Amino acid sequence: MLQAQKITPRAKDFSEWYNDVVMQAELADYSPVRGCMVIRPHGYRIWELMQEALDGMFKATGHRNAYFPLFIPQSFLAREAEHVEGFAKEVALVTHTRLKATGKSGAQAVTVDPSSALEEPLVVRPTSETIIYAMFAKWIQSYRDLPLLLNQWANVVRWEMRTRLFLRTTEFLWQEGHTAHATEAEAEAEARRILAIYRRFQEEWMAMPVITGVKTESEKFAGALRTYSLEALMQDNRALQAGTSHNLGQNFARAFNVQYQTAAGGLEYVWNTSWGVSTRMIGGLVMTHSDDRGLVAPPRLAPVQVVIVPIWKSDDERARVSEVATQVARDLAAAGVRVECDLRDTLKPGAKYFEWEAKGVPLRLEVGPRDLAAGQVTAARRTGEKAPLRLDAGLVGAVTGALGEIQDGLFRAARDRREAHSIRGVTRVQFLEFMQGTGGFAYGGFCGRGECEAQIKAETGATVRVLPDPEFRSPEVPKTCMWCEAPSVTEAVWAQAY
RNA sequence: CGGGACGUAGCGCAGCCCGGUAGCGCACCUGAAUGGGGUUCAGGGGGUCGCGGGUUCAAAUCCCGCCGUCCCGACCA
Repeated sequence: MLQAQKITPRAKDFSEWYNDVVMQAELADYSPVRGCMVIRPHGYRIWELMQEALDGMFKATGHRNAYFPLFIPQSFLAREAEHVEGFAKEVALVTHTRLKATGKSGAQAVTVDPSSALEEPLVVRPTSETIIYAMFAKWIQSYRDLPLLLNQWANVVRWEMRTRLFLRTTEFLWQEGHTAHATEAEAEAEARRILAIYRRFQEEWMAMPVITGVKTESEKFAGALRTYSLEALMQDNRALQAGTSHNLGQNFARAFNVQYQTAAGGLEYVWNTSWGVSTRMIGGLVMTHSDDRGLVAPPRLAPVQVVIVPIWKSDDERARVSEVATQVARDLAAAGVRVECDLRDTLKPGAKYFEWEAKGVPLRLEVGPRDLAAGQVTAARRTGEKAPLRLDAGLVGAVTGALGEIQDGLFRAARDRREAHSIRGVTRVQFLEFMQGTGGFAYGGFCGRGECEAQIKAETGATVRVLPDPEFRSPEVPKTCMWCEAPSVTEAVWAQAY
């Protein structure tokens, strides 16, 4: 367990540590509205970089962006039975359109105008399947209109009981892809294609290793045929669902009458997929890499990749050092490096180090009189190492090389940590011991029965994260359920989750 | 909605038991010195002590009511 020391003195456990990192890095803050989050510029920049990378991958696979309304008629949500059951308990409703003055003061100064009640309440979207497939029904007539591959960057609202910055807030930002296909096989391939894109993004950009697989009945998306998920292990050994991709089958097509005419002339329902990742990934990024000094941002998603901190005493030194620092910053920026030159004279260098470390900057270049005399800058990595870099030879290359190494190192460290906290082929006794102890990913045989899942959850708090894809499966899949010892139908990965 | 705790400066808290001028740390402002890992010193600003009522000469403190927040559970990207 991590212990924040200097971040703030009050941090005691992982949750507080996490909160401190988010606040000290200036990623986000609580808003006056309960359960809602303000994303500050530094945090929002990470989201922009995430958007840029993902959006490029979606477009490269033929997807296009569109935008659908925030408000969904209540009746739309009700059309798909499982879907409404899944979301009914956590929606915000718009029921009126006007307030009126009461003549009183303070909070009672206005009240709802009862004459403005809507005939049908509007749901603030918790997800957009219903409104999007209502439109798909208008747009899709023929097999020639398929596949329809859309994505939306949007905010959604889910009225959760308990919230936490980035991980679970009442309103959050995400992307939701929605596609329609002529065949089940195409829809399945699409759901899988997106899962692979998500995995690539999370591993190569976020340096966050994930295991992929399919969700059990009890954990799948409300209204889906099948849900695929990516699961990452945080530093407190709890799992984070980092994204999902659903094969919706024809459930929504039937509910919204999305039909197309085949080449042969018949009328068929389309096959849908939907998939999404959210600002929750920023929380995952924090909980995967950061330490007691604050955020550790993987270089590919770091808002500031390199910070230059000049060091001086006299005005003369200040002039010389600033000139070199500024020139280095210019060279790096020209090479596409996101660089910041901290010329402030209100802070001592040490204070600047702490500030930029808390904000996660992967590489700091210190430029002082001693460095100039030696024709070098001192490069300090956020991950700890310090080394001089020559000013006259290949500085830019050395910096970009270091950023690459940091990116790779973060991924390897996270993967090693995950593997160190995974056990395979567990027995019931080992499982109980594991979950009561440090926790992590427990791989074991699973009979597939919901009763076992429910019992395990009640006794240990652990849930099936995924039935893992072949590349994550143990070499020998256990023959019996680790809990009830009935024949195993598959291997499952259990963990306590966020 | 069930169980527990807490509301005092922007943030974190002490003071409450035992009523008597509202405090500490951080942050903020001014000035000087300092400057290779959170600088130091001096000065300064900032509060209807969650809200309402009661007891009292006197309430942050005691009593009653309300409101709010957080934590644990159920729900969850």
